[in-house]
Amino acid sequence: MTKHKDNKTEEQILEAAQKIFQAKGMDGARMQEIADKASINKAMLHYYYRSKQLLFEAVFKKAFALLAPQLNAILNDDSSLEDKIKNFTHNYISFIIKHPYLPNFIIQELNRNPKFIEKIKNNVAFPSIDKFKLQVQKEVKNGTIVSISAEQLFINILALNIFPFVASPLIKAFANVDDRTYKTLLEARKKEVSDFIINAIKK
Amino acid sequence: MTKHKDNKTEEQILEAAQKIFQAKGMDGARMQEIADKASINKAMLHYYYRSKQLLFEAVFKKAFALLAPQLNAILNDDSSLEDKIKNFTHNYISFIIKHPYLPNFIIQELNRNPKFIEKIKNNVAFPSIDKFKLQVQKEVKNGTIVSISAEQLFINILALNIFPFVASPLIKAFANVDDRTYKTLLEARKKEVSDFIINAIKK
DNA sequence: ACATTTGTTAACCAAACGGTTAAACTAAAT
DNA sequence: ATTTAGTTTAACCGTTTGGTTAACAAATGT
Repeated sequence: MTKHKDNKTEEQILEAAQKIFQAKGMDGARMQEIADKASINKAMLHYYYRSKQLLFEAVFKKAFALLAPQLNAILNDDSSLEDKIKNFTHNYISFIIKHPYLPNFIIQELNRNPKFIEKIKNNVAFPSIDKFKLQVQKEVKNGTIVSISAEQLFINILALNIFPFVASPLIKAFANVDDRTYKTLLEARKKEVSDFIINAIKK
Repeated sequence: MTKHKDNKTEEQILEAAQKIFQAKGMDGARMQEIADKASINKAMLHYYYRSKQLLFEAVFKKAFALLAPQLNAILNDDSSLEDKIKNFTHNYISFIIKHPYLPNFIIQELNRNPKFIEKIKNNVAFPSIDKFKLQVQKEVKNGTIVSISAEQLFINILALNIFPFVASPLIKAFANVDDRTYKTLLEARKKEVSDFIINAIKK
């Protein structure tokens, strides 16, 4: 990607930056802390990524490129709506359990700078809702599901899948569950959520 | 609350701090910026609130105290489950449309410092899930709703109501809707969400 | 009227910050 | 062996940051 021949250090930096940025956000992260975590001199961060902003953007793009294809599964897959919902919720929740910081990081930083999404659109494969829309409209017309707009259904699917990871401290406090119990709850959601959605839209 | 007699300045500071903290978070906010927005000298911030941390905590507690009673409506109200869900989604979405920064701010900062919730529990009236749990269990036993745990239902209700406000930049991008259309979608959710939930749990 | 407390200001401070520099090191190319 | 280009380091720099200070103004109490 750049003029550099040996990208070992470059990758070390990106990995460390990922951890720090995802834990503390752009504003809370410190270049020195990233350098420490990568076990290299702070000047190297600037040597490879020029500025904090550019390093951050590299991390963000990588994270987004990991998340976007997941959403593509619900928007552009060829299977039936019911199968889609089942597969998506199961796969997505499994995926996020492995990357629990990801959705919160992306949502947080997009809220901090909403214009940032434009920059991403040009760099990362960006799914469109069009195909999903046709599918939902068809099923509504056929009478196999209740009347609902594709956008609302899409929001509901995302909400039920993502929110428990984004708001975990809040939910833990209100639902009065400890970390271990919460993990069990999340595991159960792989099935619970698809049942819930399918029940909600089935006639 | 404190030794200060004239609380006009104190309130001006809190209002300004609220706006800045909710827009930029603890790490992104600058004391000088808060002072500017409050049209007062920066030293006054420290005179009234001693430190950035304490000013932030005052803002956070105030925000949390605004949100908590809303959740209390679903956890401790006496009405039937169906009425509760209808009323809550309608009232909650109306409430958040007026305070769109609130849920994101609270979720954000709780993720930044999860231990913070303990401090809050001692200061703000904190609803418990117990009553709601009994109600759900009873309705499951009676066969009026499908088998679902109170915790999962609670998470689902929160997710469907709150997520669209927290993740709006992400949803707008993927669902390909502009700001005005999104507002319309949110308005429609006052009814859409309760229909969706009730459909999902009805037998 | 005067003294004391409370409120406000501009100037200041040390620490932390992102970023730069210049010199040293490494290793392949000539 | 010497040049050359890429890599790494410690020391440094200007700015910004949260926070302090000391002098001053406005109330308040006696």
